[in-house]
Amino acid sequence: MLSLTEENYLKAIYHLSNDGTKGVTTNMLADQLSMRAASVTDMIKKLATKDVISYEKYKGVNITPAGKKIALYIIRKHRLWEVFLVDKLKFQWDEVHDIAEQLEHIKSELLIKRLDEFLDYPSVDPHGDPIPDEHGELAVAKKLQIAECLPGQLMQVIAVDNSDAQFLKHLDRIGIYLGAKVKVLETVEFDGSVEIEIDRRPSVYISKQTAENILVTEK
Amino acid sequence: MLSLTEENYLKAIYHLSNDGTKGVTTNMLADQLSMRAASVTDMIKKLATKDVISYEKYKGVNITPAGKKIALYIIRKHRLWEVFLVDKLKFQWDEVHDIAEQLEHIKSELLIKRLDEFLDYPSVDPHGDPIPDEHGELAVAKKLQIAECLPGQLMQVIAVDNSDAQFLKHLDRIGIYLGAKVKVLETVEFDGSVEIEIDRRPSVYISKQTAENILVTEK
DNA sequence: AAATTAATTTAGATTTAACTAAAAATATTT
DNA sequence: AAATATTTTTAGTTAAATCTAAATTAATTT
Repeated sequence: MLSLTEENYLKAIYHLSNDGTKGVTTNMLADQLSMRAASVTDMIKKLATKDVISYEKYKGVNITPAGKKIALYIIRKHRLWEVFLVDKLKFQWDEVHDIAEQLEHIKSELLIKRLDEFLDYPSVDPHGDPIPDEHGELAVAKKLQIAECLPGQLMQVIAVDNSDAQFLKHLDRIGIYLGAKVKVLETVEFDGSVEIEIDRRPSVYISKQTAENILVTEK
Repeated sequence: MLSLTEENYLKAIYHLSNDGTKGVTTNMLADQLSMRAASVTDMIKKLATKDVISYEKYKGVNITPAGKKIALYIIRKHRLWEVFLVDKLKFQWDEVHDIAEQLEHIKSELLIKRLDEFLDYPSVDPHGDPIPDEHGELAVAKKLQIAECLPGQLMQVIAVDNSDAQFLKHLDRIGIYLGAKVKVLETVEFDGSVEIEIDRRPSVYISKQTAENILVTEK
């Protein structure tokens, strides 16, 4: 059983690992947790003895499968509580983080099972981030091109399939960025262009070619 | 701002104070908290410097008005969470204590405001204990004689109005004690006697005189 | 490749909240 | 009221989680 502090370190390690980095450094963690490097060194030694991370002096840490499972359960709890706060208690999505940071450490498996049921098994939190399931599995978001979406669907931009500077500049101009919420309004039969609404602003048309190069996932 | 540990001490002091004791002793607290007396001495010194209790060596402690307000707010949070767990998450009333012990320490005034609203401003928790209001006021339970109750009401014994040994012995024999749950079934017109059910056991009749001397409150 | 800079670890200190053992104060019994 | 027992406090330790300062290792520059 991990202490609250250990849980927070593990969560930070998980998040940093997922940002592409393999081998999370002491300084990255110190930074993320607003703590001194020396304190981090102490704690990662402790976490390593608990087999939730692997650690080699001066080489940074990597999360183990056991550690990942624990981290994902904490994230599951965090995101379920965020859904509760927004859906049931009428908080704004940007007000809930600090409260969920506290609630995620409450210990009771039954509580989380019942909360999940009460919220009708949500698959994403209010920020659009996926909620790991009971077994610590993250549903892999199905990637779709905007061109493939059905009218009416609310999607979130997760990637682009083209790194051409002209293309990226175009996206920027129409207001599309990673994480933007896009509602598909209509597909034009004639030329395959698509009418979309970005972040609830007035709708715009994008060409078929553009719509094929923006990857989204169900929100 | 009190630490989680300090909050737990303060709550224990509040509860012990309310059991009639004025001057909560070190050993009572050690007992209640499953802690050694020496540890308690350390902590009460600390709480005294924070002006939430008053303390004189070897004389025990008393809660201050400031301390009482904080204790009541913790109790408010505890009881609101219990209502949430039972009413919304379908827990049994006897399963919720440990979880509420954790939830009561979550820090966010807005959260508790919203939770209160979501639960439709309950006045008692699932054990029938009153929930302090935002200002730390406990609704004073209205005392009634059993003789005055309407049939169907579920009440809880809070006092007796007679300290005659014979009377108390009679109460003991029929199974009435402070805290007992009493359901009033019927009042007999003829002689004013009352049929009641005590703690869900088979019903008994008590005389008008007995019914006038047992004070209960709405459960 | 030597020198310099940056990152990391070690060593030792601090704070919080616990503990044990011994001393001191208070309460109870004879 | 002395003796005994109980309660409470003091003194000194321990463990967790932090810190600073110094030492060590790794990375970068010249």
